Amino acid sequence: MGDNKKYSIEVRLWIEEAEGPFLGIGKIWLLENIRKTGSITNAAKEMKMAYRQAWQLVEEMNQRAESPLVEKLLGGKGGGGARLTEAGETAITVFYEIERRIKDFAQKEVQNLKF
Amino acid sequence: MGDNKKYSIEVRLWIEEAEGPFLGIGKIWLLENIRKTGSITNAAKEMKMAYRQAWQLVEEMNQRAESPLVEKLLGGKGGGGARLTEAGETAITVFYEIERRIKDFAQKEVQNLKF
DNA sequence: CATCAGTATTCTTTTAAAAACATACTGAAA
DNA sequence: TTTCAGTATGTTTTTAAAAGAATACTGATG
Repeated sequence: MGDNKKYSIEVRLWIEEAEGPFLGIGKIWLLENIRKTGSITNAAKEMKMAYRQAWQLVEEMNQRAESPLVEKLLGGKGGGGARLTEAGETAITVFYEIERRIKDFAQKEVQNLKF
Repeated sequence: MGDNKKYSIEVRLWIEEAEGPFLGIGKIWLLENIRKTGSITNAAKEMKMAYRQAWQLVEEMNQRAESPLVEKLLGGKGGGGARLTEAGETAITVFYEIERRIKDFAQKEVQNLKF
């Protein structure tokens, strides 16, 4: 291993909480799509994922976060929808910030080790 | 998110190659167990994994690495066995080295961001 | 007070991954 | 030339996860 073939390092990170994995890139994408589309239904469509699963992820995030990341609006004109709370916005920002730093570092390290 | 609850960052990394994920912690453990036990069969038992799967992982590693990571010995006294090549040893060393650096960095970053 | 689109929830079906099972093959050594 | 433990490989079964289907609930608005 080491000379001809091209290898790179991939890094995956997530925020862990007492009960296990709490927030990774998948949920972050979901949050972003909820922000973009205004509803869980449309976010799920966007991501080609079942509404059911998207809803469950939101449910889990909201229950395990200190305060909900997504605010859900029930009934009314247009049936309702969902939007990010301040905590939800913060989660996205913080996650990407950490991810960027760690991935940047990882790239540098790999060059050093000429892998 | 952010004050009372305890969150930590978890990092998973692997070496990527043209055809996709090539070497992660799972295969590294397998290599270590092959070294320790002298055979794929016993390494698999150690890890409570099926021989078949362990064998397939070895096969894949050997084919995708520039040179094989595991040398397999067929037949003979004791039926044969398997042992690491120099490349296999190097793979373990390099992997853990990179992992250590990145995880150390990740921990520091998280403290900075007081997450 | 009927409509409507999205949320909420249960139940069933599909699918893919892992495990389990079965059976040859190998070759040094007794 | 039989034994033996490990490698090699195909087939079947289990299992868990994802997807899909079906149905009730919500409440602003006309």
